[in-house]
Amino acid sequence: MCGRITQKSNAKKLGLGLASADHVVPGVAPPRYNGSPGQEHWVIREQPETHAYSLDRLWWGLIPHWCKDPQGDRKPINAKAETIASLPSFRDGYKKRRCLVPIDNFFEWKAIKGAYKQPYAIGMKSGAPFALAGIWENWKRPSTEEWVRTFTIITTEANDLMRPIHDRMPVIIGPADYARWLSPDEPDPRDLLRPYPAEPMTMWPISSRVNKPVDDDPEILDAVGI
DNA sequence: CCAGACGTTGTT
DNA sequence: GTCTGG
DNA sequence: CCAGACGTTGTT
DNA sequence: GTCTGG
Repeated sequence: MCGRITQKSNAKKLGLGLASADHVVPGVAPPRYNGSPGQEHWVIREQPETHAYSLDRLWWGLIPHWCKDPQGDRKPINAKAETIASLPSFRDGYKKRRCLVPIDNFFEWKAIKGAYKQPYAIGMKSGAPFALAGIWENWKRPSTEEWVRTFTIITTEANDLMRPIHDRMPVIIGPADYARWLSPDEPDPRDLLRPYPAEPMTMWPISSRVNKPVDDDPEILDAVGI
C-alpha cells in the first residue's frame, strides 16, 4: 500500500518531461521529504480540450464530487486496481480523470510480528523521479463555493522486490506509457495496472524518524538516506 | 419507494 | 478501539 | 501511512 | 450521482 511519498526534486524534474509549473508562485510548493495524505502534492494531468499536460498541486485523499461533508466521510488515499473500474467512488475518475503522481520515493512499513514496524524507502536505482498512477476529482466546498481538487493513488499486488515487506504496492507507470495512461481517448487502460518490474527498483530500511508525519524537518534527509 | 453508503490497509 | 490530522 | 486524541456549550 | 438494502 502507499501512504507516504517524497517529492524532493524540483518541479522541472517532477514534470517528467511532460509538464512544467512555471506559473506556480515560489514558496507555495515546498519539497516533500515525508509527504502525507491530507497534504498538497504535485500531480500531472492532461487537459481534455487542449491535450496539454499540466503540473499542479492537488490534495491527497479523494473527495467524490457528490460528497456533502468530507469532514465526516473518509477520503480514500488508495484505490485497488482490481476494482477501480466499477466502484462508485472511483469509476468516473478512472474513465475521465486519470493522473500521474511524480515522486522520488515512497515509504512502506514492514510489520514484524509482535513488534515494531520497520520503515523502508523505495525508489529507482537510477535515483530518477518516477510516476505513480492516480485518479483525481473536483469537489465544490458548499460553505465557500471554492473548488477543491483531490487525488488517490492506485495499488496492485507486490512485485518480487517488495513482496518480502508487503503484499501490495502502488501502480508505477513507465515513461513509455505516460501518454496512454493520461489520454482521455483511452477509457480503460487496465493493462497498465500491474506490478512494475522489480529490476530497475531498489529498497532500503530507514530510520523510524519518518513515522512522525512531519515532512519539513531537514534531518529527515538522514533518515531517508538521501 | 426512501435511507444510507459510497475506501483501503492491517491486525485481532 | 477508533477517528482526525499531518 | 503513523501520531495523537479521545469533550461540551453557545455563538460567529 | 448511483447503487444496495429494508
